[in-house]
Amino acid sequence: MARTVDPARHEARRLVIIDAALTVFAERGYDGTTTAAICRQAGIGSGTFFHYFPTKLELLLAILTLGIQEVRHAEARYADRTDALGVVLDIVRQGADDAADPRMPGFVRAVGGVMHLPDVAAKLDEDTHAQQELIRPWVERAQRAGEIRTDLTPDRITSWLYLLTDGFLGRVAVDEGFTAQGEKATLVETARRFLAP
Amino acid sequence: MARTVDPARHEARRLVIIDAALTVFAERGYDGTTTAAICRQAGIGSGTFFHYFPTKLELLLAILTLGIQEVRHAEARYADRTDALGVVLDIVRQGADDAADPRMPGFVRAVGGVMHLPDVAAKLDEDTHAQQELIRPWVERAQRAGEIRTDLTPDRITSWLYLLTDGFLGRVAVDEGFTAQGEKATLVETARRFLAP
DNA sequence: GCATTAGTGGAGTGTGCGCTCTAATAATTG
DNA sequence: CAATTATTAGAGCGCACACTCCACTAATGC
Repeated sequence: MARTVDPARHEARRLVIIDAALTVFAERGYDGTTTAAICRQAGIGSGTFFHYFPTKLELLLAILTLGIQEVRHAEARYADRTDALGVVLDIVRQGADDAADPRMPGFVRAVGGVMHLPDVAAKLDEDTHAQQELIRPWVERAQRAGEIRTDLTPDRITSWLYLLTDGFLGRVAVDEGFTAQGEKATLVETARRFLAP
Repeated sequence: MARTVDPARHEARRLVIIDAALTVFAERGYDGTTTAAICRQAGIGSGTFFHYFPTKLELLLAILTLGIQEVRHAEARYADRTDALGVVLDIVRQGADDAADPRMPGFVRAVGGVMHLPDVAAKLDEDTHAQQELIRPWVERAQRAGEIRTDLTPDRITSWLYLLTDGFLGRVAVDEGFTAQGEKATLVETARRFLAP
């Protein structure tokens, strides 16, 4: 009997579909995207599509899951740092870099548009949590070191930093003259002003 | 022959439908909202619905148009002020107040989810324009008065102020512990820090 | 009163799309 | 080679839902 031919090939195919979906979702929104369009973009038939993902929604969730994993991997990147404020600002900088992928803003809007689906809401919650776990310890450390203001709790500061990066993302999505690379420096400077004691 | 019975009644009915739609859109997203659900919420039949609005999309656009008109009316409110920075911060404050309507964040996400429709994109452009025309003159005045920083152009400062209010709105939508009223003061304070020379 | 038309409801229709089903092919094992 | 199963494509099904249609009522003008 023949079993899984090549797990790597399977995974690669999965990623091709995910990448295609990311593109189309960003362009047309979630409901505006037909599974047929994803198949066309990925160069596959609908049979193949549903062989890899049971539903269109599961595909969206798979994309979100991938994002969460990326955030979790990022933790290791800062493990040996000692300059807490520097790490916080680097994470903010990373947010600006993420916004540079031209598909990102559209995709974020697309996800927002179906946030009322419980599964999507849950995944986004998980994402928020992962991001908070990434940044909060560094905020606390920076506070103890006296590098940043202490009149707000670490949780609120974290929320406000996400407010900045999320707003940044949204602005890039909407505003012609507002580019991720061009405004990155201002983002970091604004975060610095916000954090100042 | 009998002509329009009561224009006011007609307009009122229209507003009832608009209000119902705002509620349902915010809860379920645009595509997740059926015209039947709007009718149920508004207490009307589908015949009545399509008597007032030719399509579901036109209804959404009507809501956006209403918002634009509100922004335009706001201009008069500040006409006789002389403290430019104060006006700018008041406009920011107004943004926080708008976010206090519990339906607002959901509605904004819903609109974002269908931003790929050309008509929606056009209306949002118009909205952005209206808001810029509201705030930009005051930013310029504040710069000339030396009340705020001058290292960024008025356009960029305006964009960044919207980044703050939009991000604020998004945060209220997502974050349990982040309430419009509770964080309003921090929003104004953050705007002040951003604007400081 | 009659004529006319705005306003209203709801049954029904047509379409678009997510997903299923079938059938064929490729890959693997023994 | 045969046997088995993963993989692929695409035709088509069923359903949900935006919108149409028709019948009726209410209001107004004459």
